Amino acid sequence: MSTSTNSARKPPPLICTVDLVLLTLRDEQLQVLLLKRERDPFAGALALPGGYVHADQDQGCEDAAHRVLRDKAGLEGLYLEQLATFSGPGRDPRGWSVSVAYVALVDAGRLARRALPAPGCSWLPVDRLPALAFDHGHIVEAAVARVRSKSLYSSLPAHLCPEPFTLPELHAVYQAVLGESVNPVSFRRKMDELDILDAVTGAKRAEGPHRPAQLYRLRKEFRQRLRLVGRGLKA
Amino acid sequence: MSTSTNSARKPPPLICTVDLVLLTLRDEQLQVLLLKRERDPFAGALALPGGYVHADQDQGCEDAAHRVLRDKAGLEGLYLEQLATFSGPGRDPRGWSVSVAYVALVDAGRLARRALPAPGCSWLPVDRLPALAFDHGHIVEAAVARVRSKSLYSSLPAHLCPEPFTLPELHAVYQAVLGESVNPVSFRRKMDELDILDAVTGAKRAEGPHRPAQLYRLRKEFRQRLRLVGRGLKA
DNA sequence: CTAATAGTGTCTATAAGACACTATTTG
DNA sequence: CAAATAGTGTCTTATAGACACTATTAG
Repeated sequence: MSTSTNSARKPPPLICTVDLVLLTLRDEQLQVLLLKRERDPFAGALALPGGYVHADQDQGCEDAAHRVLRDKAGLEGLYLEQLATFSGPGRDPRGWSVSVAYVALVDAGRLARRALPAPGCSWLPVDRLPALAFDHGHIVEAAVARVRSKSLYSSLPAHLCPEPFTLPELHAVYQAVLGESVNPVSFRRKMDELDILDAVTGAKRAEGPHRPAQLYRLRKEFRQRLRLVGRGLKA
Repeated sequence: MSTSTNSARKPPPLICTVDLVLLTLRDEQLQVLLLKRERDPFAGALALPGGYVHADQDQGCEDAAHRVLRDKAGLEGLYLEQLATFSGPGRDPRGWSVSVAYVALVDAGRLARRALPAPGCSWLPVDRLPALAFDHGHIVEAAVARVRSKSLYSSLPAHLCPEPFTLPELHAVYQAVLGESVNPVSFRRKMDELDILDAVTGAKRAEGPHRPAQLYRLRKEFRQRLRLVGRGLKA
């Protein structure tokens, strides 16, 4: 195992983790799951759920991310996508670290039905966060930017909407994620173009006295992935 | 340093590297820099330039990527962006590995002026690659998809065009990267909208007997980053 | 003058936004 | 019937593509 160039020398020990930005929509706001840290570094501060990659059991960082979701949030089968990798000597006081960050989405209905809310874990609106542990504030920022940007031209917000849902409900979800109103006609056209919905036979009754809205579910093919279109709702 | 939960146990040793997809445009084709591996694993096969992250000198994986570019390709100050992170037990036979992949762009003129082409390094068209070492074939695929997609709505291809350049030359670069013709009027409008070019006083003479084209350079602000617009040239 | 490419003016096509209209429910 | 929201038809507006036109050079 001799090395002939400096770039082939034994790697120094690195901290390698995954961190999860688990987002949901509550009170018409994007909210992120945060855990209160019990140990140093940053004991007492809020941090993203995360954990070491387990070389003995994970088939990749995405596996580790799913494991963290299961162990720390009790959730499985969520939409998950890699966000970016954050690294450097300063982000974790224990040493040079690499964190592969993922974004996961869960609808509020599923959260309500879930077994354990778990102690020390809390949902906070992404636009009014306190200082977080490590560089997790920046990671959340990047995640929210990604989610908002993709919401303009993809089926992403559907993963935040409890099923079955009506088009007006999904419309409201898009608006809440984007933080601005979306033209209802353009919205319906975009949903048509995306072609991600299955109509459920039977209409949902609205609260007041008026025409009920058709119920839909996400087509199976798009439960774990997005449908993208070339052009979005706005620029 | 005792651990109270399984997720806080000492991390197992991981191989953590950066890999670079360095792209250029030659013969109207996107080409990628590949190095012939001298050592196992995959001795003799072509691989992306890469290297271990050096915790003692790198301020982050991006630093390591710049270092690899400098040491293995003799290039500095290129446009560089993080692509994605690839990981798992199978991609490197030496063990569970994490590779943070970056895309870098260099114009062919700069390559021609560069000191060393270096032995064992070659440029190959991305659309006709042999089997590569590790999962580098997939990494190149992802990089090319990213570059083509971003070329529709950003200044990215300008980094592949030797300066100073004319608009027809830049137009040709966009077309070569996208692999399809681009409406010339739309192209000029998009360049106007991007607002990334400085006209150089003095016109370039074309080969044949005809009106010479205005020369441009990339504005300084956009040498190391992209300008994005809301909507692109096509869907 | 012609030939050739650079660059523009403007019409057409497409897709998003605006807005009015119809549809369906409860009371 | 009125009231309220669901859903559609269609006009307007914005922007990309098509195409013809002018501009500028060499010979």
